[in-house]
Amino acid sequence: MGRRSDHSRDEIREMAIAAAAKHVETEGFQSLTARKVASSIGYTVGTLYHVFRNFDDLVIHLNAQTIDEMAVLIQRNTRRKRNPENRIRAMAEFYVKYATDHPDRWRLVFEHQAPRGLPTPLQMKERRDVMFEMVADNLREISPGRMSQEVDHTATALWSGIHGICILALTGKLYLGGAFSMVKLIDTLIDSVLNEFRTR
Amino acid sequence: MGRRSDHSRDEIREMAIAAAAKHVETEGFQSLTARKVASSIGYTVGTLYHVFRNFDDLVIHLNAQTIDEMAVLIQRNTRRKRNPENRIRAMAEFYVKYATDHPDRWRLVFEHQAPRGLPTPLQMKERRDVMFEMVADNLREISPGRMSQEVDHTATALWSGIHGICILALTGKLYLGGAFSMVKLIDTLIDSVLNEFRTR
DNA sequence: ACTCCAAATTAAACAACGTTCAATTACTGG
DNA sequence: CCAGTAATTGAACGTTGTTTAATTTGGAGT
Repeated sequence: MGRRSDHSRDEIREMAIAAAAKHVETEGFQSLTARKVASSIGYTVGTLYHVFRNFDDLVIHLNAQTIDEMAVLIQRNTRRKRNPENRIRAMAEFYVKYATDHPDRWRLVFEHQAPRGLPTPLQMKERRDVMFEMVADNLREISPGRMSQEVDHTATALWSGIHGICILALTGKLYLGGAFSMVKLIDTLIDSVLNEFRTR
Repeated sequence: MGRRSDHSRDEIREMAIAAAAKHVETEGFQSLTARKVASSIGYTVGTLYHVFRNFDDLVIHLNAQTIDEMAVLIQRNTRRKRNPENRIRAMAEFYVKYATDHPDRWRLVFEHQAPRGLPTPLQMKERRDVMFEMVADNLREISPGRMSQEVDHTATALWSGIHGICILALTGKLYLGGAFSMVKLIDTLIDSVLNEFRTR
């Protein structure tokens, strides 16, 4: 197997994903380009296409890594909490923290459209669902007798709502003036949904 | 003023926006192109740039029209309701209806990024805030004594949450199987937030 | 009616994009 | 040491947004 440099295919993949991540964080995801990624790791576009099927393929791998990083941050900062309600609150807190600390990485996860024909890799859907499952687990701990369907339903509604606040705030489409803040808005949502969940 | 055809600048603008709307609805917003819009109204790209500053400028005008259409639909179907709570429920119902009936028009409103340097026209922010203000008005009617800030806060949290469910569902990033449905998820959110709002 | 000016419209060009592919380079097994 | 295979490149293709010089046109002024 004659390879020209010291980098294996997998190494090049990782280098490319890392370079793409750095570019997205510093320059924004709108200006991410195959040629820029390639040249920033010292290769040519052709090599990138020798290692990824598509440009979308590269983005998908970057997004998978983004979700993993976010999940690690959240899990690290929620494990220590003993109260399931506080765990949900901490989850939301660090979800917002990641989103505001890495706005373009986070937005790319949700605004990238996988090409129509090709199937979305199962990885992505599974990775995204991790968050919903974590919320559901904590809801189950709050009231163990509940039907699984109802728990999943509440978890989905709550987390989607939190996500909505995040995305509107991050894209500047939310009026955040005066006493408003993402954290307070999210607290209101959590208070409301958890109260409803407990008392019904 | 020597003009070559029978179309004034404003007519061309309207024709272009209408053509862009049609393309977005039938082919999706990802494939919208300046040249396609131009040729579908019988002109060349140059003419489009003689009438719009940017391609983004065209998109912004299309988005303004989209929001207006949606606002008309919602207002027409909520006016008759006497109960402010039912009015909010109807608002959400027809927000979802518009979003699912015109998914690409709707997504373009929220996924289009206005260019960094140029200022977002005030129109857009004002138009988007109409929805929040309608919710707030109805909340005020539910409990008239509340402080305006608290009302706006609750309206923002509720409507952002509804928006989050919409966008995750429409982009296929939400598990909607079994007994799940956008309508039920949104009902849960409305129930929760309105209960919290009333009893606090 | 003729001229001429200013506005409208076009065609062509530009750089950059994703993508493909033939040609070239470098390594490794025999 | 040679040959074959894999990695890498460079150039090309079509398309994108955007700009500009060149054309065409209709109406105002005489």
